[in-house]
Amino acid sequence: MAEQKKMVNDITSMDVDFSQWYTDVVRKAELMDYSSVRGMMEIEPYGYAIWENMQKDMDSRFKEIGIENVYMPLLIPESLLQKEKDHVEGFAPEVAWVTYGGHEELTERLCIRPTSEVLFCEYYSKKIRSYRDLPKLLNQWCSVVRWEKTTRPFLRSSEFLWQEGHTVHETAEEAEAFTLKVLEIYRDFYTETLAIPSVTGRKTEKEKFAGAVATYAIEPLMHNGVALQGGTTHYFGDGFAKSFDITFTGRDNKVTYPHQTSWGVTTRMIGAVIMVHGDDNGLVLPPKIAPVQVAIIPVAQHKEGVLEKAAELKSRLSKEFRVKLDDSDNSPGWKYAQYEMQGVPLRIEIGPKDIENSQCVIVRRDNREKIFASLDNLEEIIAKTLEDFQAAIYNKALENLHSKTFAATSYDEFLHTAENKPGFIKAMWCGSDECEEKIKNDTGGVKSRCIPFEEEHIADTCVCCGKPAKHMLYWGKQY
RNA sequence: CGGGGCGUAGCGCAGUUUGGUAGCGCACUUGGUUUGGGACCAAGGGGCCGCAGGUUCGAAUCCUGUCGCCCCGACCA
Repeated sequence: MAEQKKMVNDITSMDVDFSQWYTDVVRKAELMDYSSVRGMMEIEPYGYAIWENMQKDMDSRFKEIGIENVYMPLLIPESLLQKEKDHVEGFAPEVAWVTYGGHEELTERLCIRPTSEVLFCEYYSKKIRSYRDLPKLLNQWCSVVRWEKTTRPFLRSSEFLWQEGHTVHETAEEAEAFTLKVLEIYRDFYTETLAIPSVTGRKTEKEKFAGAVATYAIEPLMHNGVALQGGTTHYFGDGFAKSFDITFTGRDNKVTYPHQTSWGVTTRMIGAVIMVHGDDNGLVLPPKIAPVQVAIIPVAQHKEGVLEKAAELKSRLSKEFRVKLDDSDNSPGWKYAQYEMQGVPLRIEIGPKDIENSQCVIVRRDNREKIFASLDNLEEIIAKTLEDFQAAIYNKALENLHSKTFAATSYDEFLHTAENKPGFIKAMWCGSDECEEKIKNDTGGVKSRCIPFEEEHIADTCVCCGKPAKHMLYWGKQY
């Protein structure tokens, strides 16, 4: 794909400063603003509309497999949080506490949920009696608070929106299978809806969730070669059930501990979309989640009949697509720039000349290709173009993933790649925490991403210590 | 928590070295001309110069203290 001329000067070029580029895009696309609380952001209408589209798609996928939505409280009593030891230790450093109610100091402080495992567990301990009550498949859409030290819009904020699913199953096998089933939903959502390819697999012991037996993750790679943990699913075994006294009478009439899972994706996905698809002119949105799929821009709109025709087009196309007509006083050039920054997939220009010829001009956001389209079968052309668009940005992202994935068989090669080539490194690993720790320290932050489901055998020994290898790992720097 | 930087109009900044009563660009308001890649002209509105104290005839500017934010490192969806 040919390099595009940069049309917008308010956005720092990616190659100059990727971080600044990200911040510029987030702000110029009007996705969020900073609030007066450090690390907490105001999600603006356009940003929230993207989230709503993600939610809608994902929620229907959950419901298809029998998951129901609920809502649990915002606050967790300290005593409840402390019931599972690993879990509380994992989250303690980043929870916020409520200590006063009105003017009264509380007898027990309440934490603002950083995640709701314990609340679901408390609920489940009351509701589950028999194997007939299982499985329980619940999810909630809410926000959680984690007191982060460094924050970035959508990637790491002190409060973020997410969905958290919590399920309870009769057997370990069923629970573990469910964990993978949800991971597959995430993978498919990233691929089909967000047009983002990824690597999926299991996290190492060191990287897994606090309190989990196993954690699985989806790991997309950003344009600059930095990974982002895009979603996780956790298998808990019966550890939480034991801590929270969740039991049921089994088919054999014995009291049994059930097996649990939890899983979540967050508004971080918006950050992923920005950093995978965006370019120097701003955001590029996958058509399936774009709040506006087609922006209609009248040209010479003061002239007789132009606005009327544009409005007619809008009401006609709105039957099939998400359409916005911009009839404001801004110049057409200003509007082009505006909708490019906001990542609107297609814009339609319609002016006196077009009307005369019964046509309009469609311009693609991803490659700026111009299509002169007859008004007769416009719906067809737009539908086809949006489909092509979705596929094109996926392929571009896939190409980026492939071109930034490297293999290393010796430690020197590993260090050299980590230093010089941003991206994933595939390498063998002995299974020890020590080697993970050493690699992280030697490289300034390269961590294990996941053990992929289909491991390649690229060497016999651990890339770090030289002992016999147990697994192939994906490694990389992460946000 | 360590290192660096910054607080002046809604936003981005200049002015601080050498003290003299507040300025630029964008945005905003009104009117007019424009309109196929961020239009132009004219007229306007908007500031306890982060906060507190001090020095001085006089402080955005000098001194002391304080609060906040951003960036880079260790921890995290």
